[in-house]
Amino acid sequence: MSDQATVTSHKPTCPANTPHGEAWGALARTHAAVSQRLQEALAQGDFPPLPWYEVLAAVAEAPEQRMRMGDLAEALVITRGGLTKLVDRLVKAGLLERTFCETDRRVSYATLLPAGVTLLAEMRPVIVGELELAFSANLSVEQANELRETLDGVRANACAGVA
Amino acid sequence: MSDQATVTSHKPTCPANTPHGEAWGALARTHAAVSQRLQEALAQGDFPPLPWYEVLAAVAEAPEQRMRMGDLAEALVITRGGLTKLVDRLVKAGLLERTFCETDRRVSYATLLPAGVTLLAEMRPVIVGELELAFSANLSVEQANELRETLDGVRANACAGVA
DNA sequence: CAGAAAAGCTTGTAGATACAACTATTGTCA
DNA sequence: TGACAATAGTTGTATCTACAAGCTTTTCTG
Repeated sequence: MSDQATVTSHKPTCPANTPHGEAWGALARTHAAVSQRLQEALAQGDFPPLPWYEVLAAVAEAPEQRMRMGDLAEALVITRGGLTKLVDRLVKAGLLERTFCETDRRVSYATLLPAGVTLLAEMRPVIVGELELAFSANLSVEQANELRETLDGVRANACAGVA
Repeated sequence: MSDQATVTSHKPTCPANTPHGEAWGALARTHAAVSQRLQEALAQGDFPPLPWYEVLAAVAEAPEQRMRMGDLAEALVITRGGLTKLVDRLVKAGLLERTFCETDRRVSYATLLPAGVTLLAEMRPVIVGELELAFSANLSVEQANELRETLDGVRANACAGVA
């Protein structure tokens, strides 16, 4: 029958009884909910999982459509080891290619292939459409920008604390 | 040596070149960054991983300090199957106990044990402290509340689209 | 009041992620 | 220059999560 995980989540949990704690709770749950929604939409169209899209989107925007592995891991906020294997899969799928640096033979690039460009073009409307559905009902363009700035500030701070 | 993943992330990726897309990107990266920060703080104090805290915190707030498995899964935005195994681990650690419902023998509760209360009390300051560091520099209490409301709106919307 | 459908939870299995250890290249400085 | 440290990636292993199927109990319906 497999009902299982028909994405929902209403009841608020409480990671900490403070305003900032509540904000974090909302952030975590919203991320999970939207993320699931995107993954479902992709699965429905027989598209690869969300992380693949994130890789392709990141690389596509980089100069010459390639990125150093380390920078890519940093951009996606995942570990280097994890990225190696993730890129392995995209390479195996013919979407990416590993290229190397002439001046520093330690670094390797993840480089976008034509098939990757094509797939990205197909996936983007799905993602954008879902995001519009989730966000635009509640947020004007200006509010979205405010939200982005607020979140970026928090993130910068979180990173600073570690570095 | 193990450098690996010294939490950072600056370069913005772009899941979609639209304001809502940018907002989502910021949301995803901020979640990842803060999440990592919390996990590091917990690991540093020899505490269990973040999901354990989330379970304990959720159950601790429920009436009689117990929750139905299904509700708990929904609150944490994870699958029922995943929760079963997560709770298994907490039970094995003596923090939680499975209790059963007299009136409906299908349901089982995750019930907090004294050891769970104690551990939660020890973990909470760590979490709250980290969150204050990450959020309070950028957000007043009012702004935090606004952020929470904004995010809750988006989440409700995302869930609505699925249900 | 049967029999079918739904609800609630668990289990088996596969895939993906993190963590730590390892190799190879580059940079530093005495 | 030569040894030591730092940087960039990869690999091996263990853990965790999702997905799908399964079992039991409850509810619905003719």
